[in-house]
Amino acid sequence: MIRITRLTDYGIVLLSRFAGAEQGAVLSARELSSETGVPLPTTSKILKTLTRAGLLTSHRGTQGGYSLARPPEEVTVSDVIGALEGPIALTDCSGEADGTCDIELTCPVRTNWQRITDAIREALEAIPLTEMTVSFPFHAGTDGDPDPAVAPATPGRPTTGAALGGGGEA
Amino acid sequence: MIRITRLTDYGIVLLSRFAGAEQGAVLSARELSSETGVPLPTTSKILKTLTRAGLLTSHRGTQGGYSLARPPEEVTVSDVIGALEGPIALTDCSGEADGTCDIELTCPVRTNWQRITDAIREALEAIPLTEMTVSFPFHAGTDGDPDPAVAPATPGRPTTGAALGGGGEA
DNA sequence: CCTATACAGGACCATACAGGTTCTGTATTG
DNA sequence: CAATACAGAACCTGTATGGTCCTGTATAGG
Repeated sequence: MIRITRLTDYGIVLLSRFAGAEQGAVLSARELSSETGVPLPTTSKILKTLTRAGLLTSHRGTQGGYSLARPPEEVTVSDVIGALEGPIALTDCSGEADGTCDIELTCPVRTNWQRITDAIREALEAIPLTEMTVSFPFHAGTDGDPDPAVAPATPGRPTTGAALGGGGEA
Repeated sequence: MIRITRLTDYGIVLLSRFAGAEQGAVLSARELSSETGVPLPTTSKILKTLTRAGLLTSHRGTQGGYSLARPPEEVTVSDVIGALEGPIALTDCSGEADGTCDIELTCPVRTNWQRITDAIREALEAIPLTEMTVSFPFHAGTDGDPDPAVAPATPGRPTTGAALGGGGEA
């Protein structure tokens, strides 16, 4: 339902941990797992994938672990999604693959999906990791108040919302 | 991978058929199926769901079929997605459901996902059915040229792209 | 030199869900 | 009364996400 996979979600959480630590810090899979609550094997899998994608650098041996390959400001949400689940495409036909869709020839809405997809892609590319790290105070989770933590938050950087919403707020 | 389901894709194609026909036209599942290439049972299933969601009105008996419940300008892409696959939510925690995510309490990026999701939601709400109907000329599909039909299109209404991209284009 | 640590890279399994079909029922037209 | 067409539910199946495990290999430290 227009959703990212949980692996990606976890991936961003893990990476934001690096963004929160000091520049160049080396964190092991074990540490990250216990700190975030993500199961160790899964954590390991995600970190390995991110390393292969060039977002992290690995260090073997005792005292080994992972460190960011680039400064956190240069890693975007789009990068993480791309690394963990391939290129962003809302529909089969909005990616680079042609001919995947049966009705491609008679489809009147194809081009529009591509435009929408491109727009979302660009928007996600505009959100760096540092932007996701901003910790708002949030309620205890007993689903008491739906909004309070969401809407009024926006301390000083509405960048994230602005990138997508534009003047919208419709 | 941030994608909508094929059912939703088909749903929009089917609905755009109504938008193309004259106001209040009654089209049967059989007609729509043969015109769009979407298998009949699937077409039927989608139309039934859309009817239940209040987007279409059904007419039984001989000469029966479906007609739009609202003028096409008032039906948005977001409506269709909502009808066919529930509320838009990139992550478990960006919807209304709380407690679905194991690491919710320690998750530093939750609020941000909600902002991003809201933004995408609003963007999709801004795209009416009539906007998707605009038929661009497109190539024959033998995956010869990847772009030509895509980029230069944009005849006179960049509304779709503008709604999301804002001033970005980053 | 030897051992423990920690990443590398697979293979592997299980559950869930999307995609699609079929069947029975009901209403409307002629 | 018969044919058409929607209503709705049950059902099947292929795929892929989410997650585990196992075998290597490199590094640090005793």
